[in-house]
Amino acid sequence: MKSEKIIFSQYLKKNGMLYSKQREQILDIFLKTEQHLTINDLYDLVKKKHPKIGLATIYRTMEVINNAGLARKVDFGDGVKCYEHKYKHQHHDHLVCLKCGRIIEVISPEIEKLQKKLAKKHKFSAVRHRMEIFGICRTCERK
Amino acid sequence: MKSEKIIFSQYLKKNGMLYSKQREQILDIFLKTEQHLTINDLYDLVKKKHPKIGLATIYRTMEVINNAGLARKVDFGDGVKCYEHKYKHQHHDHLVCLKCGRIIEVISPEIEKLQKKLAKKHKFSAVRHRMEIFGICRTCERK
DNA sequence: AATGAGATTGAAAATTATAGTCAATTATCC
DNA sequence: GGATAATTGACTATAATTTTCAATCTCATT
Repeated sequence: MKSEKIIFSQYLKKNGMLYSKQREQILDIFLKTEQHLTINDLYDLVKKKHPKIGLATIYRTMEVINNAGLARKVDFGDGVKCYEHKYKHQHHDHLVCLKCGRIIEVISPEIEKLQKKLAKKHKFSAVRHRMEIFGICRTCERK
Repeated sequence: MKSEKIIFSQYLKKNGMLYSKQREQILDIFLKTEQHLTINDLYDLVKKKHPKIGLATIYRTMEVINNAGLARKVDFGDGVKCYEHKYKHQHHDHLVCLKCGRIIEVISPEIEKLQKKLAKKHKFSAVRHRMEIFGICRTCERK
């Protein structure tokens, strides 16, 4: 399986884009942080190591990383947009705690199967889907 | 089953709010338009009949209608926020066409059941959920 | 390794969606 | 009908994101 950097550089080349220092630095930090990150989270992390990188570059680069298939933009309905890892990460859905904000990643092959069936029934050719369950997580429930 | 207007006026009274002319006019137009409406869609519709109503009032009133349980705010991931009807409307999920933007409302009791099971497995007490399948609708597929 | 065409960057300005302020107006209770 | 408090519309403010643009960088070609 190709490394993320190879994927990234191939994507850039294919689209006539350059492999800049900043793009590599941002990708590195995104890859090593296994969390749901907002643009500002990333900006803070990146600034620590590379203080000269501007916020606009983070926006632009995450868009590129997203298009290259290495990240996925998610929004849990409160308007807060995050990026999560995509490449080498199985598709998953989310349980979102309304109290503490914790996000639990879950997989249900049975649900996937039913989703495919549902799309078929409507002669709808599905590309991707998203599912979130909002509620109170185990930890918060006990309090 | 109570009418939407009764629900609305009871909600207002209970919360020490007034039943203003503008609130009623906006509710009327929202109720008679069975579509996913953005704030601006609504603003345009409302302005035709009541040109003096301001945009801020639409924002404020839709928030109230939402809190009263008559509307639900939805966002299909592209950052465009809409309101859809909620009261007297069964819970449903969405098929979203990436080409023409059409939204098909669907219901799958089997999926609902599995979602409940999934939450239970994680000792997560579910409050609500959302599911969307993105793809190409039947009409666009044929083109 | 130098060159040049075109892409990228950072900083600032522009844009967009939404929320807050406030004086004038309005709905409701008495 | 009059007092009181909520609401409105116009405007300003804020926040998130995008665009602009001159200076700088990347990379294929020499």
